[in-house]
Amino acid sequence: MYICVMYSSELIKGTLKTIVLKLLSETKQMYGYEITQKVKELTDSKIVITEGALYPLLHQLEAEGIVTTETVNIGKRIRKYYSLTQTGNERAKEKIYEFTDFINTMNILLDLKPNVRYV
Amino acid sequence: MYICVMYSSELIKGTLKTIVLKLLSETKQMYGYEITQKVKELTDSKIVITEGALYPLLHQLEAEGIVTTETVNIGKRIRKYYSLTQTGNERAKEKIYEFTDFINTMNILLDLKPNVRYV
DNA sequence: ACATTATACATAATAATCTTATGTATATTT
DNA sequence: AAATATACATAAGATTATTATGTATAATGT
Repeated sequence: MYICVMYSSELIKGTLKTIVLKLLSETKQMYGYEITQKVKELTDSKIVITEGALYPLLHQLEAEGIVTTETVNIGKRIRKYYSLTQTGNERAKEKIYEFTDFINTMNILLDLKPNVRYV
Repeated sequence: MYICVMYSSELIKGTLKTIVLKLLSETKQMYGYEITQKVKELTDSKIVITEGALYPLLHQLEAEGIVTTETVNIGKRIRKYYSLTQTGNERAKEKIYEFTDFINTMNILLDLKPNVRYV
């Protein structure tokens, strides 16, 4: 899923969907490459999404009706924009909430404080 | 790795090693079944470790010199105690620190505040 | 006394998810 | 002109967990 400079890959597995849904819930429309760059930028290259992980996920999300796509021509290149459906918006909220709760549980397990609030 | 009542399994993948190392760094000696019960108790059954995930991991950790074992007879049953080696202790600290840092990165990505401190 | 649940280990088949590699092609920067 | 960045896609292989199965003893409930 990622080439991780900083984190062992095993640690980050399973968070890609949450990350993508979160970004799409903030920025109505994004294309794949843009998502990889945004994550890299926001995490200071600590999390780098690979295409081999991202594109199959995006296709899966589309097949599940969580996102819709719009293909745009940029010069002679194509760009495929993804945006959340209504179902996708709900899914995004659920996923983010779930992750927040998970962090809190892990904080208890690992004695880390304080807990994260869902804002 | 887990039967998760609460979290989607994908989310939790990769945290088992961190959890096990943390528990072992606090409670010098633990046996497999004990670890499963402790995690269940501490997380209110939100994370339930399955044996199919735990035992192979413990064997792997032993093969890597991160833990040593001591088999004890309890009546006619056996109990296999695991404890961290010196290398294991360092590994545990690393893993916990890595996870803390990971949570902070994810908080930035997901706009969750405040960040977790490593204590 | 008998059945069920809990304790306690272990492994193998399958599934899910990610990494790595590969492929194609255009645009921009050095 | 070459190298890097943009932009998509997929397939082989690795990793890690789930589910199922197996063995066996101890304790509890009825």
